[in-house]
Amino acid sequence: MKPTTASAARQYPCAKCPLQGFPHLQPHEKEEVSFLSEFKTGELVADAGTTVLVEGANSAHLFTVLSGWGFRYKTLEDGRRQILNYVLPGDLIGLQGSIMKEMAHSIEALSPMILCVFQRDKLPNLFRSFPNLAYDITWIASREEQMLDEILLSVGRRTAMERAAYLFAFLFQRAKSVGMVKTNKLIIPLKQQHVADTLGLSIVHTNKTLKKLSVRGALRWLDRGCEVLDENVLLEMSKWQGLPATPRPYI
Amino acid sequence: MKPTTASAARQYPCAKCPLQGFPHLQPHEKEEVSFLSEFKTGELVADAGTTVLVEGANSAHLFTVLSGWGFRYKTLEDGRRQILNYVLPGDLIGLQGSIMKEMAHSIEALSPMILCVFQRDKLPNLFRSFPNLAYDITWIASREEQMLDEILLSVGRRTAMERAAYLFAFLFQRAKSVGMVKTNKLIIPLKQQHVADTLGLSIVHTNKTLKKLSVRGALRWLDRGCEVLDENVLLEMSKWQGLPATPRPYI
DNA sequence: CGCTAATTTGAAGGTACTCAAGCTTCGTGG
DNA sequence: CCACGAAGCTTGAGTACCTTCAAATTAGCG
Repeated sequence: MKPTTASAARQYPCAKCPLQGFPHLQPHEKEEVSFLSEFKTGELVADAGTTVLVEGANSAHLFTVLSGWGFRYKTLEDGRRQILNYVLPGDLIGLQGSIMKEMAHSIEALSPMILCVFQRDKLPNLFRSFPNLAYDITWIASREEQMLDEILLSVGRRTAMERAAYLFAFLFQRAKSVGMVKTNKLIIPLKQQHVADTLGLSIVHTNKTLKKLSVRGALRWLDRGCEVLDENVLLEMSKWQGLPATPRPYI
Repeated sequence: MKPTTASAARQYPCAKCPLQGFPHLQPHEKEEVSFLSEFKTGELVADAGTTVLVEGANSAHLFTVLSGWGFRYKTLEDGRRQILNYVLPGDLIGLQGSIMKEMAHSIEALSPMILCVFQRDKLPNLFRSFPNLAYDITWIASREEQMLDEILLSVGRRTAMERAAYLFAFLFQRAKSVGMVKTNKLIIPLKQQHVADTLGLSIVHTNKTLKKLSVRGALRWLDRGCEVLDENVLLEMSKWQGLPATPRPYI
């Protein structure tokens, strides 16, 4: 299923970017906004379940997530899948494909997503003309690495319960930082198979672990999704100190 | 144990950088070399076992590895350790600390290391004056992410045997790309505890897994180190396709 | 030559996996 | 409106993998 491009109708001009104004996201200078307006070539709307970027592809695009949930993953030949990280509004995706020859992972939408599309061949121009934006991109790449480090620590060294608690605490905090948490609760559009493939567990064991979390009141499983109910229980169970509160750049 | 700075005696001027000339590393332009000469503030020699960078520290430095082996790791409060990746000649370390507020992982030397030291506060200047070098840094950050993706896939979804085989195939190929493999064999200065903390396994099970690998002739365990004997057996056992052969930038 | 650190081995137990079947929910079509 | 099928969630049983505990062996280092 190919995603539909909606480049003709540009719902969100950069000056009215829906990402503006979140206290956790750093605002842009005026000149930067006008450059980004040209860097941006359109918008992409992807339905839930759509593969936005495919491993091995030499994609001509670079995206910033404007709304919705997605995930990055890799698979082995025999089909075993590992979810590497999730993507939320404000995240830059496809940088690997733009900088190196090709993507080494795929990205799929968990919910309907709106993406801001950039033309990858203008990236060298960005580096030449806007060193601050180039610095921001490197910042974003470093942040991704930092998240991966913590996820790897989790999968390698935390118990199944700690891992699960960490995952939901992590997603809750990330969602909160971009205004997706309203009444201290959050619904994440996941199947249990996604959770299993994130934690490196079987689906059966994942189910039993999630049940324990819900008994403790940390979350509740819905049809096709998970409602996070108690961030503090999750933080405590995972022995995780939480995300830094510093604002981050976006493109 | 503090590492000793040897900034007075600069063994390796940039024009005679020991990393030059490897077919897997991209050469620099003349102007870049002269800029890097100023960006470089000295050299650091670290003994095996030295902690080069500490989690939580706000290090003023950024390093490129000139020689030796090291590893990046994170720990949980109760001491459980996860090795995230290894660092080899040509690798840039400390970028996270330079770009963001502080380091979220530590780095320790596995063998004696020589590091090229850069002053972090000159980094914005690099972005302003040498966009190509800035692009290279982003390239390097993307490569680190790509390696982490594969390692996470391994820890999350490969069996103990596949994981171990992947690890040694991976380290063998990386070492080969910077001329550390002479006669198709390589000695990696590891303890089994390092292997265990990389694979997310206990030391006992790691030992039994390594024994199976050595029975198959893939490697041999030495005192305080591992000799990799057969890359092809490892590649086959791990179901891994190997690293791309494209040359990469370094700073 | 003895001490310490690292590796090796065996045994017992727990965690997580596979297999298998039942249940719930939702969408579709008769 | 209800029957039906498909997809996802849940549960139980048996097994395999991996862990912990404990002790023996080996390998440097002074």
